[in-house]
Amino acid sequence: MAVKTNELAFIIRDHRKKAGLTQKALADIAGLGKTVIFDIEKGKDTVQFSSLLKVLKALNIKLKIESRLMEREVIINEES
Amino acid sequence: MAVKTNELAFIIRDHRKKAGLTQKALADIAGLGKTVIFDIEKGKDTVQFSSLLKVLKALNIKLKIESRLMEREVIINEES
DNA sequence: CTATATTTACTGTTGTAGCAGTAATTTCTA
DNA sequence: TAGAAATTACTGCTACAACAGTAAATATAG
Repeated sequence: MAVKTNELAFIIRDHRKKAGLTQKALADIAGLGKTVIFDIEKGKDTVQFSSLLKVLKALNIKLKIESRLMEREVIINEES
Repeated sequence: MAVKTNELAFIIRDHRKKAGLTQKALADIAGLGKTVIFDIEKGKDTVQFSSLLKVLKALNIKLKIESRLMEREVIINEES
């Protein structure tokens, strides 16, 4: 089951709300079906990584990775 | 196509190498098929988010998100 | 309170991710 | 350099993510 996707789900929903978007509107912007937005906000972690990236991009949320082996954290979904 | 998955792919490969793991070994640890590791390292962004999370966890790589709407960045794949 | 918009939920269909198996190629090492 | 190990590549097959459509439930607004 989800690792901690619930929190990500909540954040995405929160960002969408604050952007004044409906699930359908966000889906359209991200170029996805409404079901995917619904699933993501429900915490489903079996969505495709690319779908998640599209949503994060549409909401201007940065995705970064960090580890002890790297000096600095790296942004995955660089701004377009 | 990929957003900037190439960099993520490289980092994952680098971490795997430094951990002294073969693709198959990492796949086993993550509970995935070898093909997925290969695909991820090839920069394929159509892998499932859950698969990516498993790999990141196996390599101790933290995934975080950040946005202007949040005070602090949030770690998605909290340590088990 | 009522009408409207939004979200949740459920469908069947379609495309494809994930898989093991295998083979070819490349890299490592002795 | 030769042999072994690892990686890349390709194959069907199977399971299920993604989808639109629809309907029900919930929330919002007038």
